[in-house]
Amino acid sequence: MAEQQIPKATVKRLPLYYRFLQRLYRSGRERISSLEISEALRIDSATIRRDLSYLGGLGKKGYGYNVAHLIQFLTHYLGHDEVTNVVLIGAGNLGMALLHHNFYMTKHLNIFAAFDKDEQKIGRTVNGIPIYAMHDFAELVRKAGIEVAILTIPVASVEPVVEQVVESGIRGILNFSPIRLKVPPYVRVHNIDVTMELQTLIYFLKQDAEYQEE
Amino acid sequence: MAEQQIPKATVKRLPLYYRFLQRLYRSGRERISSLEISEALRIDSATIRRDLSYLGGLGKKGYGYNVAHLIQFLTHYLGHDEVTNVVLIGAGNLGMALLHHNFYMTKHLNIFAAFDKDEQKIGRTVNGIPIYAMHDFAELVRKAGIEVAILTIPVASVEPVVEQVVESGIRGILNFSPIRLKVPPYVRVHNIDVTMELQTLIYFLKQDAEYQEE
DNA sequence: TAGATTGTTAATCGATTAACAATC
DNA sequence: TAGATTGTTAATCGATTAACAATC
Repeated sequence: MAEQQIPKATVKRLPLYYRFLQRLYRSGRERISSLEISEALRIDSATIRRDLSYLGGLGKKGYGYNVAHLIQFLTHYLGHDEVTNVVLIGAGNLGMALLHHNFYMTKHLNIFAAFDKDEQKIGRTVNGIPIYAMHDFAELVRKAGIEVAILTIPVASVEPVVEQVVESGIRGILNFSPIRLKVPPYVRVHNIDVTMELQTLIYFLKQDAEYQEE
Repeated sequence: MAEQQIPKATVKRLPLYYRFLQRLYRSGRERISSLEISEALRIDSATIRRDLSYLGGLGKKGYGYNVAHLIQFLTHYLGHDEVTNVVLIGAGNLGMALLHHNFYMTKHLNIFAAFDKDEQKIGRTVNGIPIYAMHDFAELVRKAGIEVAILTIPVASVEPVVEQVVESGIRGILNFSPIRLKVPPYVRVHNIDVTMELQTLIYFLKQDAEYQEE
């Protein structure tokens, strides 16, 4: 790990580029310029060139980027050439929605197992994914080498569950609960908070409206 | 609108402060310092003081912030003192999850109606929320004065639906589809892309691991 | 008064964008 | 060769943080 450390902002955009390029590739496109990507994705072309240049000399002056070549590079770079198994905790409404979906657009992501405390659900499968009791969590995670858990449980149950998750050796949590998880520093948490996103959107709309008026 | 324009980064944190303060208030707390908020929320205390100072002189030197007073201010500032009605389009798994939830923790947000194309679902209600056909969309939106739509439909149906949504006069869209919506500049779109969030989380984990090794 | 804590100035950091020499 | 387009330098912007005078 010598050169390493690509800016966070860039990392967040890479999957966007990846997705766009795949669409492009399917449409039979051979080459693309940063300006064209820029127009499609509404990201400044200089930003795109800079982002891609962090990864190495992927473009050719006067030509642009070769679509197939760029996809190949990103696939490997983002680790999309191997399947990452994750687990889901909490098979309620939202959990079920994710189980049914199971990232079907994205072959390299897979929900390996789900967990719930409802006796009715334990032992069944949803979309081919088995539902277990939390009792079996640590063992399954260890055996299957799982590193990431998706958390879709009610706020009330979060604390004890997170403790169990952390103890099991999980290193990343995608958290849908609207509370800050108590985890040691080596565990990464990504929060998806629909309520907050909606509030923020509404706030900006109000601001727009006020700006109009004045 | 004179002073206006609070930084985006600040706006995103305000709901976080709000939520924390409410919890504090319920626990009977009367005052709080930026340092204490900082520790609870893991945000630099200077950032918190700066954020709050944008809103006006809400604190007292040597004392900190009065919890009740701060909540009162934020409630009004964020518009939490009146209900914002939104609509949801696409009553599939994810849509159903949101309908069942309906922001029950947040009294000022309400899903007013849902829309779907499935004849089986049209006419029924979920968690008290009626499901209509898209045919009725524009009229309902206009009559109820709705400004925000939550989009939880499959990628394939996005394009025509978005057209309809835009025509209806909706000004904000909370979009769960993993594609860029084609909307005029006066319509705000917030994207929530679970797949991308998960990919980014996994990428950072890999980076952490490599950093460990070296 | 002595101690605590804000609000803000100045420094720093990270990200975006303009502009253009290099070069395919 | 002429035209196109990268990769990068320099400028700019927005956000964070350190530090401290003001003051409750």
